[in-house]
Amino acid sequence: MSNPLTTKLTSFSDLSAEEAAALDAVCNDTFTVKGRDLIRVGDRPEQVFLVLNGWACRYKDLPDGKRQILAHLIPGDLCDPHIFIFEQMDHSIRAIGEARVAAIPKQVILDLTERYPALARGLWWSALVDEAVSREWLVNVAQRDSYTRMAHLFCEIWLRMCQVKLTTGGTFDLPLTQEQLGDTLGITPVHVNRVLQRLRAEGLVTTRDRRMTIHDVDALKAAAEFDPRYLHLDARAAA
Amino acid sequence: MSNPLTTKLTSFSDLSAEEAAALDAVCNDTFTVKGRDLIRVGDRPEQVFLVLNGWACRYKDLPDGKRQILAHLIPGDLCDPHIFIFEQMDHSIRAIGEARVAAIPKQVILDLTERYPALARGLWWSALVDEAVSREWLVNVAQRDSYTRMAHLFCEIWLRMCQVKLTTGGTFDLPLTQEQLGDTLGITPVHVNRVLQRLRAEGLVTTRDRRMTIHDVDALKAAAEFDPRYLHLDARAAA
DNA sequence: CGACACCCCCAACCTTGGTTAGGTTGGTAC
DNA sequence: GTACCAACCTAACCAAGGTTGGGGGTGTCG
Repeated sequence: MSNPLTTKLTSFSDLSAEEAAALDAVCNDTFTVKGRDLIRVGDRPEQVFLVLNGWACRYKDLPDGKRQILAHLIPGDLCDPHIFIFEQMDHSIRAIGEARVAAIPKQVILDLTERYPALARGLWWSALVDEAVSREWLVNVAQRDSYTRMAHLFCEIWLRMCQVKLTTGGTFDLPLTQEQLGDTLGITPVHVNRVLQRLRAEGLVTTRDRRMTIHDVDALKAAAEFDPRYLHLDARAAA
Repeated sequence: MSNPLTTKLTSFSDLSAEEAAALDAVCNDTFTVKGRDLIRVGDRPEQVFLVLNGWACRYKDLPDGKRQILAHLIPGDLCDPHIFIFEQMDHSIRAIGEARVAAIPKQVILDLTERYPALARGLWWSALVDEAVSREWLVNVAQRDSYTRMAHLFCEIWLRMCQVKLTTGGTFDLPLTQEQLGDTLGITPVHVNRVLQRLRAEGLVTTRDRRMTIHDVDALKAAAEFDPRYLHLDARAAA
């Protein structure tokens, strides 16, 4: 089984066989979770989690019961190597549906990045992309209406899934419920349903069995006012 | 003139006289800007800017003319030391009103952090807090109504200004126009005005001459459902 | 087998905040 | 002084999205 993190980093720069092997070796301690918290607010984790299969998300709960999803973690995503400085987490991380996850001790990450500068650089790049995505989410929620907003999210997920080679045709896993979509976009589940109906009626997407198909990526991008530069996918080309 | 970055880092951990001096020495190349871009989308900056006086902001412009402010940079804030990996900026940074800024070459930062691990750690912490703030902004915009949202922003600014010792009584500089407040919170200037009227009518804040006074911090926090943990101000206490 | 959960779907109504179109004030340039 | 501009303020109207309260299908556990 190939490591999705290796796949992702390769889209940034080539890895030597040794580096790829080192990344694989690090994932020997894996386990499966289903819709449970991996890390909770207030924890001080001593390890880093890498998503191998399925999805997870960062989220915050509010006192009145509302919830905001801060990021989706798809295969190849690391929940982050830099947390060690804080006394405690200010948000939680939980699996969405069933997910296979590797737990990597803090020290292993430190050794790895010290020994392989190319890996260190790749992880840096990946962390910076995560930040850029988070900035774009703020723009998305603050400035775009719910239709454009949802289309934008789907474009982003599409490209990120492409990056780890988890699309076939226009189809990919999308294990989110409509409620979780709402918690991502800052709208109610009822309204998620309305908007999804419209995207389907316009022939842009279909959903079925927790999988989504995008029928015309360019049309969806146009509906989303989508500009992919923030994903910094072109690192290779430009370098 | 004392360096606001030193003040900020001291709230995280003590700095030796030598470290503080090294930080000061780095700020010899300073200049003043007024409402102009420091960094534009597409740039690849070779230096880092440190705000000494006044404010700046990160922002993104949208094709339809909308603008979203992604972060406020107040004195002591660095616009970030990690940008070197990307080919180009995905957002812009501009001064708000008149600001005094130091330009620090990439290499100087690298030398500094290599030589003084305590500084490296402090800058790390500061960058992580910036990320945490950005996450909270997402929650704020996505989940809270405009009244709570604005109150929340003011609480945050208040605490951050306290951290760099730029408050006197309940008063501090707030050089934002109502339009810029709107671009921060994702609401129109008209609605900013409405909400501000209400906050004033309730005796929570007053504004005058680009300065804001908070009359009852606890009451404002209550109105904002404000939980300061995400600012990680307690690093010293807990460590 | 029924009971229960969970998720998707739908319609009627209401509220928050957007839109449009002004008016006022204070600073600065001529 | 007057002209101009930026920022602030206000009111009337409107629309996107929230709220409430449903209905229906499917999987699973006792």
